[in-house]
Parts: sequence; C-alpha cells; structure tokens
Amino acid sequence: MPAGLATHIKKFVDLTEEEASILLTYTRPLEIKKKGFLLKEGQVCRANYFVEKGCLRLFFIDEKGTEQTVQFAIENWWVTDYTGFRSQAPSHFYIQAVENSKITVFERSTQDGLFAKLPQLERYFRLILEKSYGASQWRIKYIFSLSKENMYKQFIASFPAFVQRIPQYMLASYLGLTPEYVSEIRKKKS
Amino acid sequence: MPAGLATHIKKFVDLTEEEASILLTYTRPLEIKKKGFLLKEGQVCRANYFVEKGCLRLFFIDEKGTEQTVQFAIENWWVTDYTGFRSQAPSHFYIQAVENSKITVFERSTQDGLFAKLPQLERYFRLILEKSYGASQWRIKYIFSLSKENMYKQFIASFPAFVQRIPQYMLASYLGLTPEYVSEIRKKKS
DNA sequence: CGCGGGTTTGATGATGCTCAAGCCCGGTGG
DNA sequence: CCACCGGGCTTGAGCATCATCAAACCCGCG
Repeated sequence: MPAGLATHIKKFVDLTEEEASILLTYTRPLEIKKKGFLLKEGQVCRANYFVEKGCLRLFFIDEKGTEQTVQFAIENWWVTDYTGFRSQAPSHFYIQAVENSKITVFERSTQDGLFAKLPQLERYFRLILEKSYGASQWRIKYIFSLSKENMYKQFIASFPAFVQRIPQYMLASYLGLTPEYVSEIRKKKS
Repeated sequence: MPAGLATHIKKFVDLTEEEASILLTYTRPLEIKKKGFLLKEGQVCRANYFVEKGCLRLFFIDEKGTEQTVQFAIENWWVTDYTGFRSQAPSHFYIQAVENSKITVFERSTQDGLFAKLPQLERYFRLILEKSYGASQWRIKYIFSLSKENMYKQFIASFPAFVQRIPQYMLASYLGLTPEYVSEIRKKKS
C-alpha cells in the first residue's frame, strides 16, 4: 500500500480516504533490489516512479562508456525520463535502484484515467514539477558557478546524510567529476 | 491581446473563445526593450512570463562577477525563476530582454483564481512543465557528456537560426564557456 | 580464503580559463 | 558627414584545473 504517496499528496492537495483508495487502483507497488533496473536505454519509459523507501537514480552512459548520473530520488521523490515518458519513444536513460527500494509505479497509460477521476492530481503534479524544475535551475547554477572542488564540498556540506548512502563513484558521476579526483579532494581536506 | 498565448494553450488543452477572454482578464501584456529587466537579484519574482514575440533570458551573476545564462525563452516559451516564484522569497536570478519583446505577464497572485475558473490550465502548465523539465534533464546530459568545444558545435548545428539572434558572449554564458574560448573554437573551424 | 568491486596514488598532459592588449564596427554627437 | 567612442570580438602567452591511465590497495562477501 502506497501510504507514503497518499501522505505526500495530501501535503499539496486535498485527498479523502475514498479518493486515496481510488488512487490505489491506479498504481502498483514494486520492490526492487539494489542495482536492479526500472528502465534501460532503448526501452520505452512507461511509468513514473515514486520512492516510498530507498533510493533510485537516473543516469546515462556517455560515448566513453562512463555512467553519468542526472538525478537521484530518495523517499518522497518522483523520478522518470520525462522526455521519454511524454513521447513514449525509446529512452536514452537508465533508472536503477541504488538501494533495495519500495516503489509506487504510476503507469503512463493509466494517467489520463486517473486525472479524470481525481482532477486535483493534475495540480499535485504541476506543483511537484514546479519544484523539480526549480531544483534543476539551481543545479545549473551550481554547475556554472562552482569549481569541481567546491561543488563537492558544497554537496557533502548540504547533504551529509545522503552522502552516507551512496558510493563515492556515484556521487562523482552526479557532480560530473572522476572518482580519482574525488579521492584527491578528500585527501587534501584532511 | 495575448493571441499567441491562447493559441499555444489550445495546442495542449481545450479552450473556448469565452474562456480565452476570461484568461485575458487574468493576464497583462507588456512590451519591454532590449536589455530591460523583468526581474533582478534580490527582488521577489511575482510573475511567470510568456514570450509572444522576442527573446528573454534567465541568468545570474557568479562570485567573479560574470553573467551566467540559465535559460533562454523565445516565442511560445515561459520563463521564470520557479524557486522564487513558488516561495516568493527574494530571487537570486535576473530576467532580461535579449531583444525588444512582447510579453504576456501571469502574476503569481492571480494564479489560484485563474485555475479555479479554468481548471484545464492546471493541466496545461503540468504539460508545459513536463516538457521543460525534460529539456532540463537533457541539458544536464549535454553538459556532462560533451566537451566545451562539442557543446558549442552541437548548439550551433541544432539552433542555427537562434544563434543569429544573440551575441556570442551570451551564447558563451549559456554554454558555460568564456567568450575568448568561443573565439578560439570558431577560428579552428575555418 | 580468495575474489572483485570500489577507492587510492601518482605521473602526465589536455582542456579551457585568465589577463592584457588590440581590433572591428556600429552608433552617436559635433 | 566625419570623428570618436565603446561594446563586443579576437589574439596569444601562460597557467590552473581536472582528466587519463596504470597500478596497488582495501575490504566485504560468497
């Protein structure tokens, strides 16, 4: 039961118990093991994923074969390849579990039906997307204004708890630097 | 009259003529001269801006005093500082006209009233934001997978017409490189 | 105990920035 | 109509940041 999702929605829009149970019929719970994939390059991205517990990441593989993390999603965040989700064309991204995770799956195919029944969810997703897009604008701001070293320091200062949860190389791939260089920065700091 | 806006909305959701005229009462046309500002750092971002004609840019000034462009908006695009727009806290960004422009202004304070009257706009903005957020994910992808030189080449190959409309230093600030380096790349190409 | 994924180390070198100067060209005022 | 001014673009030398590569190391897990 996606108790987390209903609770999260209620922070943004009204949702009665009855409506919450309608919501249930439009979503699907999913447990996924660490390193499991919800989406791979070339596949059609059919769903939007809400993290009840655990952590997912959206990444791609560049021409040199290195993984580059675009986004992490922890508890109460949504993640999908929005371009692929909208177009239903083969995706250029991967979505992978960073930890053993409990997910609520929201299929693209049932979206319109659900919005027809619970119109306030249209508002909920608008609000979520405003927040996500705002975060994305800030991400660009950090990328352009900070040196790699400062990006790293800033990140671990801002999210110390989260840094504990992910391996270094994954953090490196999120910040756009090499694991070797992360190592060097850490050495310097001591 | 924001004919462009109504037309744009109709591409995404239904909108009768009567509803379009209601929309009119909730928006405000604005003409702004090249280099004029719609938002400056420290001000509260009270509106979302739709470009009917012309071009706007969202940028910030980094600690070295250099302008860094986060986003351009040409005809039929919205632009605002979403974080500031949502929180109504003083912004860290600037919004400036790149050309003489015709804008439709949508004030934050009237947003809820309008959505109550025209609920389908909730959907419209959700769709717009999905598209914008998707574009933003791709922007990250390009930043992480291409060298500066290839970012530049890729951009001018993808948007040759748009490149004509903006000065080099502004394009440089969008791609996160220096005008000097752009110069160097252009020299090499010949 | 051994395997393997992840991290560290260090040497080398490319990418792309900084700074300072000159240049080009379009606009403005005399 | 010309001269000047200044914003933007170019040039080049020098240099910092950060990537690359190869090797060793560490340690948790099967």
